[in-house]
Amino acid sequence: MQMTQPNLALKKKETIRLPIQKPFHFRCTLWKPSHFSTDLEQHTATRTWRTFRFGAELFGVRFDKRDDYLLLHIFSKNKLSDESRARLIRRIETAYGLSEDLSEFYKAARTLPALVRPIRALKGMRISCPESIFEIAIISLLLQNTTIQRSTQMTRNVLQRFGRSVSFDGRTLWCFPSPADLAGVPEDILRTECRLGYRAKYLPAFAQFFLANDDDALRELKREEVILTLQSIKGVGPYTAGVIASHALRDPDALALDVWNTKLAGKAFFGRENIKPDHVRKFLQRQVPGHAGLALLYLVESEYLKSPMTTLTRS
DNA sequence: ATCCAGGTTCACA
DNA sequence: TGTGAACATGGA
Repeated sequence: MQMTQPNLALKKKETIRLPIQKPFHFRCTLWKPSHFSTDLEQHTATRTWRTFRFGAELFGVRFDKRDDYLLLHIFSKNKLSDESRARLIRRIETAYGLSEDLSEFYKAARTLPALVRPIRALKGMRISCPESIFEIAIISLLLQNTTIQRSTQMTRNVLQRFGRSVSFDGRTLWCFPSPADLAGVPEDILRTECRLGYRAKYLPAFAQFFLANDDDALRELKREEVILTLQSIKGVGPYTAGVIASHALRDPDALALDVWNTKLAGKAFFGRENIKPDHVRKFLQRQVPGHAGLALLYLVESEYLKSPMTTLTRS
């Protein structure tokens, strides 16, 4: 089992410009008002710092807002090989949907009055998921049946115990542990040291699964097949699978309905809170076919923008 | 104290 | 297919 490692200093290696499809809402694409704080990333009004991991390779990236492109400063221990550079760029382009065209969604959403204001406020916002499937699965697991406060606390415990602390560009952030880092960890340690409660028994199985199933290989599979495969993992139900489908795999029609989203959607679309998740799903998939998940995303983020889960840092 | 939180599993109709 | 209890932990 891995012990806590000392902080790793990453050095600036490259500066890259990535093209973006406009309109592009920088702030609410790289930072989501509804996401809880993790110390995997940090944000100001016009910048984002974020860590990425590929196997044993760790990266820190600073994103700067520009009008016509995204400016990246890439930090790592070693010089980037062509392969690792390509992989990192591919991850970033996918994570933030840099080249996605949202015009079809905006057209389809005109049938929903409740979306007029959210779209006006957030035009150009994309789905964001810098996490790997393994990472987002764990984050979803830690959101299950508990308060955000405890999700935040459990995440911090896991990162402090098994993650890797890195410094770059004057920031110190955590890198997520790899499947290998968590695969051999006894359930008991996760209970007593990370305070994961009953979730402790699921996490080692997650790690085993993603140790055997590479992220890229999973993305090759057909969507329904991935979701079905993932749901066979104990601890992955409709919500977690929905998060993976809609965020990590960027299915614009997939929905992850938790009690909060469902309430919000109920109020916005039906004028009352006690609506069944399935009702919301069917309604949105009928109203904005092919874009149900995006519709929910715009509604939810515009609501959280009024009182974000995390505040932007000053500088 | 007692309840229950941004789900999921398992048992039993 | 559908419903309901149990699940760990910690804050209200």
